[in-house]
Amino acid sequence: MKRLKVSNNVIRRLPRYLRKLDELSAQGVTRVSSSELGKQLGLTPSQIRQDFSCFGEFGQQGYGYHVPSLRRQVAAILGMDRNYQAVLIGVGNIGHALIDNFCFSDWGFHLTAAFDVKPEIIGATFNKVPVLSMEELPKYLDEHQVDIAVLTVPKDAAVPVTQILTAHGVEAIWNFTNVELTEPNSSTIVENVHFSDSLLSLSYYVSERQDERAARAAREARRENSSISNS
Amino acid sequence: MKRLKVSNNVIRRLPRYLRKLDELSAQGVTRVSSSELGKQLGLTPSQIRQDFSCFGEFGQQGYGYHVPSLRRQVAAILGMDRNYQAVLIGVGNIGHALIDNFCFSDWGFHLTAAFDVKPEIIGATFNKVPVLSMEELPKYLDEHQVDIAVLTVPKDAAVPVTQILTAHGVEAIWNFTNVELTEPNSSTIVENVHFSDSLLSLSYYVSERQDERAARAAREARRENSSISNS
DNA sequence: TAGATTGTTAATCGATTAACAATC
DNA sequence: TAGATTGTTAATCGATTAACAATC
Repeated sequence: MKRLKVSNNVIRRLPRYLRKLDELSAQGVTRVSSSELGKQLGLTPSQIRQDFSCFGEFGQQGYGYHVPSLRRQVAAILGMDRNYQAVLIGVGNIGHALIDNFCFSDWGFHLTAAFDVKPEIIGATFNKVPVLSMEELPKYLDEHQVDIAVLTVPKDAAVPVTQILTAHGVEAIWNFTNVELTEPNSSTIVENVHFSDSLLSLSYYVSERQDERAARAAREARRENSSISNS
Repeated sequence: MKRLKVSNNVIRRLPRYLRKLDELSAQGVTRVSSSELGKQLGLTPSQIRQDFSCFGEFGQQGYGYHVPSLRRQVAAILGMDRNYQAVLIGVGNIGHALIDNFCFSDWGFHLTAAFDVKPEIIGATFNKVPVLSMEELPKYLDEHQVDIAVLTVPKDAAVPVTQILTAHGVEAIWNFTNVELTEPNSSTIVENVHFSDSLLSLSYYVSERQDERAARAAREARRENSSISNS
């Protein structure tokens, strides 16, 4: 597979393509053109063709794209068929929710174990995932292939746990703590899920709309006023 | 406050600025220059000054920025002092985790109520937030100011619940379902938290590194080989 | 064959970076 | 005052869009 100078923006669009292709599949659609896909995703046909062309030639002139095979290609690009092994650290509310509800296998991942410090849940099994003691973590990492760690520990534990993970060969972290783990000289791949960043963006957009509305109302009030004084 | 043609990229950086400023405050730092801030966030000083200049003049020549007042400005830009009212729909695992652990008030939000269909939790109160019946939702929305809805319902309920919300004046949704709610003609503001998109991006980066490593190994093996045949 | 639609090259647009006068 | 650092204008870079020959 081609894999050259792919921009971050392209990479962030790939999962959206995947989701849309799954949706089309579910509707029984087997064929789609870049212009139809663009319309449904709010992107231009050009952009969609450019994006795919980073990785190869998946379409056919005069026909478009075959939904199932394009889906397979996108899944392969994302690494969904590489059977990555994951562990989860910190079985609090969010950790527990992920174990129970997030279907790792749908995305090509296998969650093999969870770790926590609370004695009352160590030894338990949630959704077929065993909860082990944090003390066993280094040994576990040494003895098993672990490709990514899901980090759902409390704030203060984020950095020390990350040190254990990287010291024992984990190179990728899916970070749910609100702590910025990305260190300048580290080679660890960190993907952040910052709830608060997301909420604050939403807050910005809501505020922007409020302000626009207020500005419009003020303009209209002024116009109203002047038309009264003119009459 | 100025608010002109602000690009999406800028808006997404604002919460990061806020987080870094809070960190500096906690360390007792009261003064910071754009170059120091840039170094710590992996951005250029130019970009940081450009970003802030969208909203006003917050610094001082020869000095830099006063951390507490810049923090206040960024918070105001994000709308954190507008006291937005929120409700949460769907008290499953993720919804419950958010109610218990996500500190809405830290970000200027007030979570006033949660809604669910499960009789066994209706009437309960989690972390001071009452759980009401889904049937009460329309009436509640009519009688209270609700600025945003946190959507943590199962997949199938996402669209019908969204229709109730928009029909009763909710204009912004923080969407935790894996369903694309953004409709072309809708004016609702939707902010998505797509766990799977995030995980798949991570998966891409891990795959990319794997591939690079394999390519390097292959190159070295070839070189090794040729040097043997040359000796 | 004619119509449709791709992959790719060129043109445009927007975002980031650099430079610098203003000034604390 | 001299040094530091801003806010802003201009230059550069990269990403998106448009155009079109190739071809199913």
